[in-house]
Amino acid sequence: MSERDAERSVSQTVRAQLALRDMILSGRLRPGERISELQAVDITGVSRTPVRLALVRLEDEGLLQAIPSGGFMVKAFTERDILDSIELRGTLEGLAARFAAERGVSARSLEPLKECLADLDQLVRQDPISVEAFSAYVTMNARFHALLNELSASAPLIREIDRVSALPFASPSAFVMAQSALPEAHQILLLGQDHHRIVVDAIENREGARAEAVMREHSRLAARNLRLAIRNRTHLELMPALALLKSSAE
Amino acid sequence: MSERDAERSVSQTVRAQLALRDMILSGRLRPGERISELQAVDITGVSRTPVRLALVRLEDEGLLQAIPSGGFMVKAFTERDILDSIELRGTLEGLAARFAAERGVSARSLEPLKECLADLDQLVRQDPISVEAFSAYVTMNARFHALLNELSASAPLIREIDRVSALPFASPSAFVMAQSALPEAHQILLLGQDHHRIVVDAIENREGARAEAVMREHSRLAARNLRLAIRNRTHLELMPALALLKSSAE
DNA sequence: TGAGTGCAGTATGCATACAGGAATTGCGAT
DNA sequence: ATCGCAATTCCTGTATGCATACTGCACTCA
Repeated sequence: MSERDAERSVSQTVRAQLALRDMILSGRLRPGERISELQAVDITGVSRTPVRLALVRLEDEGLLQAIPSGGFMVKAFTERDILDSIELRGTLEGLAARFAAERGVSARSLEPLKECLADLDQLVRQDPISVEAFSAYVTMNARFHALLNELSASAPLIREIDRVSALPFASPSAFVMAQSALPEAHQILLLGQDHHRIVVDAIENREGARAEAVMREHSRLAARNLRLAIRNRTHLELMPALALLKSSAE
Repeated sequence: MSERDAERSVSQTVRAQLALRDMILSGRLRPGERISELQAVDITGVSRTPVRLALVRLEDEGLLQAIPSGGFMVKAFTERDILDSIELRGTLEGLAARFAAERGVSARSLEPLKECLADLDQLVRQDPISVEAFSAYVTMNARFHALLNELSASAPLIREIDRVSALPFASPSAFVMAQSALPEAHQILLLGQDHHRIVVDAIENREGARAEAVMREHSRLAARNLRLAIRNRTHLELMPALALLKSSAE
């Protein structure tokens, strides 16, 4: 009953969007493959109108690409695209950190961020780190980044960061789980956490350039994780986003 | 006849999108105002389905805002939002210039950019500059920025730049025309052109940091123009984008 | 007089029917 | 056997009808 309610509580459009996104990210729809509206209707079980809206939204999200003659296909990404998207996110988060530092934030509004930082500290202090702790880290890490972005107090910037982070391989937590399978795991986590500490410190002391630089560097940890994981061929199933890779080297 | 053909050649959705965008930018639809689908149907003359698609696309473009209970309203921007969007564009264009510089571009692919630079030189050499020349400058300037962005050879980055520049007040040429009415006009144009020259030089010499920094600074000319024009209350009609300002101080 | 409730008008979300067009397939001719 | 043309089939774009949810206003009761 509650399931039926939950099904009814969201619009058909959103439901279709979720279902299609899941199909794409899980690799059941391959990059370059055309998605016909009727096919999408079969998959999602809703009619063409909301399906169409969902397709437009997914295009805009960057998962689909419009075909000139009409319709959509699953977008394919190169490894370079992914690395660029990560650098892009780092640049935007760097800008957010700089805004926060230069414009100044009240001690009051910095409080949640510091709490989050302390929670993360608790998690990374473990050695070895349990899988549950990794999972908790992903959640807390996402929260840290969200709080940080909000400190920029810039709606247009936050909007763009959210947009870029929506790409499954560009989000701050995209490759953290993959990282859990690497031997370097703990060390990388500690480095990332040090970045977190530095950016908070920089914002507090209104060091804009430092805040910006460290967030840029921070994003490059994700790039590092990605390269390591691909090279090691370890636990590719922990990175569903890679289903979108062009000549999928799975 | 050709007009009718032109009308038929584009989809109803696109036509509706253009008509609505025009209404918004011209200020005939005021910020905060709700746009009902039926109203949009009256305005555009197409049926509700394409109108709906157009509204979704405009939301995504940033001109409209979804109302939680359904429907859309015209988005309102603060002066801060506009300045942040300009800084955002500068940051992204800076990243593009850095990519171009660091990764290196062939002499062959740098050629069109240099030609464009020379054309712009021709235009700014005039003193005083005719209105026609200003208009030509806007076109050529847009071309210069587009070519520059392409040199980054990064599809994800170009995508984001295009997206940010789609906001009427964030595009590289947004306030150039307004600038034409300012006494400082010529000087600012010369400064901008010098930035153009420097970025080409930096890319050629693979000076990534310099290329990035100058493009960031370049965008701040737009911010300067905006502030000047608003303060002087001069030719606000040359900046249709300002119709979106929150407490419109017209 | 103010607040709350009920009703009516209206807007949105969804489904489906229809028309125009693109791509593919099959057939025929060279 | 291959190439070209034509026909068919499927797909997208558009319009419209219907149901539901929301909003605003008026009336009533405290």
